[in-house]
Amino acid sequence: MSAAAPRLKAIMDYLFDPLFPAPRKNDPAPAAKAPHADTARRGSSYADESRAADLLQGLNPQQEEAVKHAGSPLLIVAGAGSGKTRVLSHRIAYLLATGRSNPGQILAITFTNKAAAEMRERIENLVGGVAKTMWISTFHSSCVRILRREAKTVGMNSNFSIYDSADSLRLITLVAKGLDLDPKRFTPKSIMHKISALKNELIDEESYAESANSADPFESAVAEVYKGYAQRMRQANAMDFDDLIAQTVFMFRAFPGVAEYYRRRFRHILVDEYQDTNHAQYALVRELVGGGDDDALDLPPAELTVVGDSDQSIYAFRGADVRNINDFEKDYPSARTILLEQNYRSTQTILNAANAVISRNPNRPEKRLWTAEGDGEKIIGYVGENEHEEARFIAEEIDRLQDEENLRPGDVAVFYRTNAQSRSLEDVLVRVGLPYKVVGGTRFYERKEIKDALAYLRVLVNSDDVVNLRRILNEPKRGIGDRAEYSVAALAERERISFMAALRRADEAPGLATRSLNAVNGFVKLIDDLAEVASGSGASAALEAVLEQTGYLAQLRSSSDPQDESRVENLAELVAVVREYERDNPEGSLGEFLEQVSLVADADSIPDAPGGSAEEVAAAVEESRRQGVVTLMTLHTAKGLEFPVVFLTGMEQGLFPHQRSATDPAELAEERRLAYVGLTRARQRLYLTRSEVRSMWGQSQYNPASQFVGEVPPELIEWKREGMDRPTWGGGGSITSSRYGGSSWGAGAPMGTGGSTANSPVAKAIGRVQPQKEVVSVTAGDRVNHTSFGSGTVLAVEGAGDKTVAKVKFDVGEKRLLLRYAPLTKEN
DNA sequence: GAAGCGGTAATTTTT
DNA sequence: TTACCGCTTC
Repeated sequence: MSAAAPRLKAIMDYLFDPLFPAPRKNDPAPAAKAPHADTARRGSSYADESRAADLLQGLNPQQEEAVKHAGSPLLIVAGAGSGKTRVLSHRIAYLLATGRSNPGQILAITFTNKAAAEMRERIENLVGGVAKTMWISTFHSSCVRILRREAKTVGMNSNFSIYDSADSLRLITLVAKGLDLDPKRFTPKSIMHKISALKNELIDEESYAESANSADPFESAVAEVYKGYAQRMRQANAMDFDDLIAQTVFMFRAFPGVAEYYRRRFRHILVDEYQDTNHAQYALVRELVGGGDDDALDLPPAELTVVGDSDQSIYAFRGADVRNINDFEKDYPSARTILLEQNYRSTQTILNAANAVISRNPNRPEKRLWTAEGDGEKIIGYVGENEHEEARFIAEEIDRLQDEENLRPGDVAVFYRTNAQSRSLEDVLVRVGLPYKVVGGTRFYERKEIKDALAYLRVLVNSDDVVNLRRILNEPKRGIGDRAEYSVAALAERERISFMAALRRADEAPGLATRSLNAVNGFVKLIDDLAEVASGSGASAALEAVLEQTGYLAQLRSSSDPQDESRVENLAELVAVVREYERDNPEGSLGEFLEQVSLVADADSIPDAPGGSAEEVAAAVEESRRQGVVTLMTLHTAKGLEFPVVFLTGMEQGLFPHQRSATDPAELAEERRLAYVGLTRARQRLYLTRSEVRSMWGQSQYNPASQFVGEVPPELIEWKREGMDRPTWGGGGSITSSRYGGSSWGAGAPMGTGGSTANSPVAKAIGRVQPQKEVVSVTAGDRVNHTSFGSGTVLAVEGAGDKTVAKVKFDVGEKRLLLRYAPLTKEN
């Protein structure tokens, strides 16, 4: 179906091999590569002195040190584009070549499957087939592997289901409902986030119940739900993503013998993207490294190598804790730190801009990227009157680059802060006929029809899996509604049996209508039949049986909704994925297939469905290159990629940095790191664009320049068009952009007086921007009243004008309210 | 039991 | 403006 491995390899080689400073100036062809020492030799026995020496060839002094270092823990601070993957893979090969390790003793951990695949590929090129015996995998799959092996130890069955966050949310909603919690006061989402955060902090449901502040209604609600959720997860024989890590750590702590087994096994542990680790992952690494007092005396700690860049930490909102990397030397006092500052990707101009911006972050270890490749072109700045104008400029510029500079659309990436921004860009690209591809958005495996189909398969493998069982109970519709479902749930509760068992005894369910009973019996029969197919035939047969016998496909086929057409195609795709899996893993079971899918299957299984997972991104990016189409994506998904030409769009205060980071210095710092990530993606040419007026939420919105633009030294930017950016506007009242006009940013903000005649789009927008109805003006500390939340206290006010958002603490919890809309009144 | 309205809210997302 | 969720109505 897809040219799996070769294509992945091509992506990897191209995207991630900036280490050979291949001539770039006159050679924009992306695939150009220097002769590759890596492939020169392979398969020789591990200990080999001349082989070891070869591995140091072509490294810069810092890289060489990082490869050679032995003994104490090692922190490699790898700036953007400084060749960390090369260093890491050479280091591993070097460990083998010098005889300091054998392959089975190596554990290399990454965050994404893509990174793991890439690392494996690189190492295989260096050492050959023995790479297959190493553990090179993500945090999550390493833990799954350990947990499946030790499942009995944690009191689980080794066929446990893995719940993604949508599954978790369903279960949490169920539990919260069961506890009669008001979903308005405490949204299941917020409870889920809190529980996830607790797991990341390794706080289990029992310790939280003890430590939670019982006077705080939210905390006590979470404590209750957490307990119920954990219990239901055990009953369902399921683990969520956070559990995979946390439970492994808990198990190591509770069973020192188990921990010791893995410590003896893994003598070299290497962790990539260390700045993105959360506390649980940090603890997991510590447990694996060992060296604590409890350890067997004959077992010295494993050799630990971590690689990362605190300036590229952009996932704090998901629990990543930069302190893990910043405090590495404190945690491991004998640690050695090596800085990789030489960049093999971008021009010095781009690096200077990135250095200047990131240096504004407080408490940051000093680091300056440099390149031997020269200054290159100036950064180009552009300010559109509105977002269409901005997009039009981008499209024209791409055209021009194609004609005048021999750059293809496939060399170009357009980044934005929020997904919603892609729309106006797409509009224009479609209109001018420039082919493009949006990377990200809804992932293949998160689509409803795919989740439904997989839910059936999960239930066939693990019938205790209530969440998936209840998901498919009435999908497609078969006349088992809420009433019937609750009646069966009640029976399960009363008899203390599983939900599936209760379905089988539905005739005992209290108050179940005959019609519903028939429907339930039909469902049970259906599942039994399908289970038979699943156990007798292979995974693809099971899937096809599911799609046909449930009537799922038939329902979609008979629909007139064009969306359903693509759903059928997606399901066909899924069938193809399963078939391919069976072909590649003749021994593989349905359960194993499901596991691979849970931890997000590899890119090559989904050829033309660009999604959000790393592999899908890589596949989509490669697709874009081949087709020569422009790539559109958020700044977050851009991390780890590089492009000859990069447009950073929507460089507006309130959008980027985002509104919500306005009141919190830590969040602003994270936004700045995001800017740094964006800037350092560009190899040759970088554009910074923004729009003066942007439609948001159906209204036109005036946006001043992003402070990050002002933080780039002005001499690096050549403005093709500057905007008007003045603190106040004559006529329609004041616009509070002055808030941003302060000293925190330099002269970079383009100022000027535009011809704002009454009919210009800007003037029109301004008219709309000033709401007739007066916006309640509040400041932190004010008491306010909300029509549905009651009275509360203003904690903070963010933004300005009609974008003002107040953070208010109500009895029901904290809310963010857009003053323009919120039914708020001030209490006196 | 399923479709249709009205109120509410509105980043980023490796696994 | 759009998207989603819960309640109401058929």
